[in-house]
Amino acid sequence: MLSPTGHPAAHDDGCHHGRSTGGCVDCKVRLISVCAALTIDELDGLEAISQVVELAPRQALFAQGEEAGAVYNITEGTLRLFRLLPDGRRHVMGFALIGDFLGLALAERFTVTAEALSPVRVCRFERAAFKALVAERPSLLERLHERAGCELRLAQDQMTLLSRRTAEEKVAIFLVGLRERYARLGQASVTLELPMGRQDIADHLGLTIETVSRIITRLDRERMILVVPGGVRLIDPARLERLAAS
Amino acid sequence: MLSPTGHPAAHDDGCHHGRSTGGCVDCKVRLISVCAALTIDELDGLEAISQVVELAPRQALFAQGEEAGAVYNITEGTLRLFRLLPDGRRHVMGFALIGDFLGLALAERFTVTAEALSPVRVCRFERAAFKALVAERPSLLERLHERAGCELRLAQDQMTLLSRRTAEEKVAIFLVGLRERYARLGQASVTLELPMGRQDIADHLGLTIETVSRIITRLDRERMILVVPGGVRLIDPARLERLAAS
DNA sequence: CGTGGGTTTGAGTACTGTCAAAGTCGGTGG
DNA sequence: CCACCGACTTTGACAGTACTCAAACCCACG
Repeated sequence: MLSPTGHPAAHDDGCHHGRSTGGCVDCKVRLISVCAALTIDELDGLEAISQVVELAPRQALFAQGEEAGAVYNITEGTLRLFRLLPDGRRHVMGFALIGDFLGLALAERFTVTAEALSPVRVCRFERAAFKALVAERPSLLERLHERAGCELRLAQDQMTLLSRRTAEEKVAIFLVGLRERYARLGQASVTLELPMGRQDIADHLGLTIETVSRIITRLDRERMILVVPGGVRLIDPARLERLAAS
Repeated sequence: MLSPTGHPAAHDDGCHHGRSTGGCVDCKVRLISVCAALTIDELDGLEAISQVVELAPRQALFAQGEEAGAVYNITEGTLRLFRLLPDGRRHVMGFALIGDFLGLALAERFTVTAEALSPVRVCRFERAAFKALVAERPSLLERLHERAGCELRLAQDQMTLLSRRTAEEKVAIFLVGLRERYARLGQASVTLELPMGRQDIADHLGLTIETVSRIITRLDRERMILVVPGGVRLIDPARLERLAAS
């Protein structure tokens, strides 16, 4: 899905006012995203400045340090958000799922790189236009701020996770947390898709890939999870949660 | 400075409109806090709903899980913000300095406990009244959101810090970071006050008190810092920064 | 001068990292 | 259809950093 320029492919969806399908109103993430703050009328304004962008796996949506020319709402797929440290180490700040909003802070520059892990589709909003829209719609800003509060909380939870927990606890918390996020999206299931690789998980939890692999193997041997292609099946969620809570 | 009830002492400062000193206009943190977003007139509205609260060291301003009845702006002193984990471990999320705003997210409940490390003075704003004020002043909400963006960034930096860095790097980053925060407040100095104890630093960095103590001793022996009562003197900031950057 | 909280130092242990090699899986091309 | 290749993952042996437990130390305070 690479565009000829090598940049993410952007499609102006064209039918802004004569739309029947594909518009914001029909958007499947509308009610779980910041857009839920808007009235049907306001969605028109949003749609007028939106573009659909598609990314193939491993393609970057934006990069750390780059000027933030736009904000994004994910409508399909999963991305990894990471920073590169001066010494070459990589820190995966988190994973962005369907419904997540990227660029909440409306800051000048991106502090992370966002890279697709699976085929991704996002709604792109040009930053200046989006800010203008926000300026005249306090309810949207409120909603953004509310979301930012959630983000902050997530970040703090992650800090707590990284601080003084054993490798086993970290992995358990990661799995349970991911399941909860999927559940909130209405995608509850015993089988947990893991679109990210072991190295991504390791860089997210502050562990090495070997340790992550060993722990996952151990959880499998102890019958808490079952490793399946592309993810894990949670065999004994209760025990996993007990591990995570300790 | 304990009130007879055992609760933080609150003084309605009384002279809302006939004020000459002590009002928001003269507030020494006005320009470094969210209040900088307000016009002189708007400060009147803010002042009308503000109370000064004073805390003695070790006294709590609010507690984790408690209903968030108010938001606060720190005008003096330092607090520690921490969470207690189910197993009794404590995670110090961070330290709030003069000018910091507590309750940015305007959430229903506090996610951390805030406890004074030194004599503290804060401006207390009843939450409902503050939200009402925010609702009619978009510039204030913008400012709050901007601050939230900073907070989020700080939290992410802390995540990066906690993830896969050696104990020595963690302590160096902590010291350098604290110095930068003081510097931004116009309190640059070679002597770094450390109102928090070793245990607080340990719980902040995800280390044990023994490790923190050993590292600080080592940095002292290697002539990067000099341990002094109540803090440290930075002897060789450049070398410390190199350690922190690695 | 004794007490208590906080800090420092010491000895031993264990968890997780490092280095190295083998294994798995999917895709490609002969 | 099968062999090969490469990326990723798993497993193993060993080492090192930070943790645990324990004791000494320091200083402010009564």
